[in-house]
Amino acid sequence: MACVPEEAVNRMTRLIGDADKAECKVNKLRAITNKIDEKELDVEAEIFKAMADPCRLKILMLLREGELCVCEIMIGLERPQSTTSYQLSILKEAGLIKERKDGRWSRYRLSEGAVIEMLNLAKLMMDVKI
Amino acid sequence: MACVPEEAVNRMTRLIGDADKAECKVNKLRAITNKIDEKELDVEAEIFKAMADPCRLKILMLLREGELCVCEIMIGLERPQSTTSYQLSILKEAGLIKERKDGRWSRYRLSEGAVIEMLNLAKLMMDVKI
DNA sequence: CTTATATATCAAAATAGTTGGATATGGAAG
DNA sequence: CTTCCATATCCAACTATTTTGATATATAAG
Repeated sequence: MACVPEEAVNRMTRLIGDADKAECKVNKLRAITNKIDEKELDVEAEIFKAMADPCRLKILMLLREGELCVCEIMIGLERPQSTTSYQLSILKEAGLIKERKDGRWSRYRLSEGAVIEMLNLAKLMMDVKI
Repeated sequence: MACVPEEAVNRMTRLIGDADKAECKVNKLRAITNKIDEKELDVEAEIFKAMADPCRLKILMLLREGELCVCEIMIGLERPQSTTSYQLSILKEAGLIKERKDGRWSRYRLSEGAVIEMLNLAKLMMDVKI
């Protein structure tokens, strides 16, 4: 059942008693989500999605050591070339890595900015969890 | 084609010329990935995976305002109850949120720690990208 | 121009994640 | 014990992602 506002107000009224306060609370909750820009949300989700894969995390960790070309990365990953290329394209699309063409090689490096901090935070959270 | 070490060394030799240096470089790359604990990698990927969905990001943003029960979250999200519950279970499993049972209500809040910084970093990266 | 090599792209199969209605569970109130 | 309500779980349809061999593209060298 979709959550139409009327239902929401009824539900909230049962939860907190007073109907006026309930409507106010519903509006407040809706306001929080309504002011969120869906486009920005998608871009943020895309960034997390790109990091949400063990294979791609490995690539990012390899690139912490410096710029590498595809064949070096595939050696580090122990994956076929097509897989490596595909994963790199996801990371690039999300803005996490940058590409530099150099003759027949494509050299990849971490983007400037928050990628490394992100990895560090995840490690922190992982340590808390384990 | 799987990337067996011999192939890797040949490939690397073509890349940098000297066969001994090539083997050394292959070993260095392999060493970086071999010392990565696959289990930790999976946990980190799970954390990013949990954040890699617009609907779940919305939940996290709602919870920045404070503790909420499921029915409040579903009102904010404008999604059915089963969906809301499912998404909350993913976030909880990843350790991003905590649950507190209170009578027939389940109240959820952000975990202490790095969740908010993570959201802030993503926003930063998103801003750079757009 | 031909060949070799590095990388990207394609296509199809396999796998994984999401959604929401239906149903189960469990607490609170009567 | 029965009823009501909040939440969780189940299930099946749907959608998205991943994988990899095969193929295309592009650059460099002969």
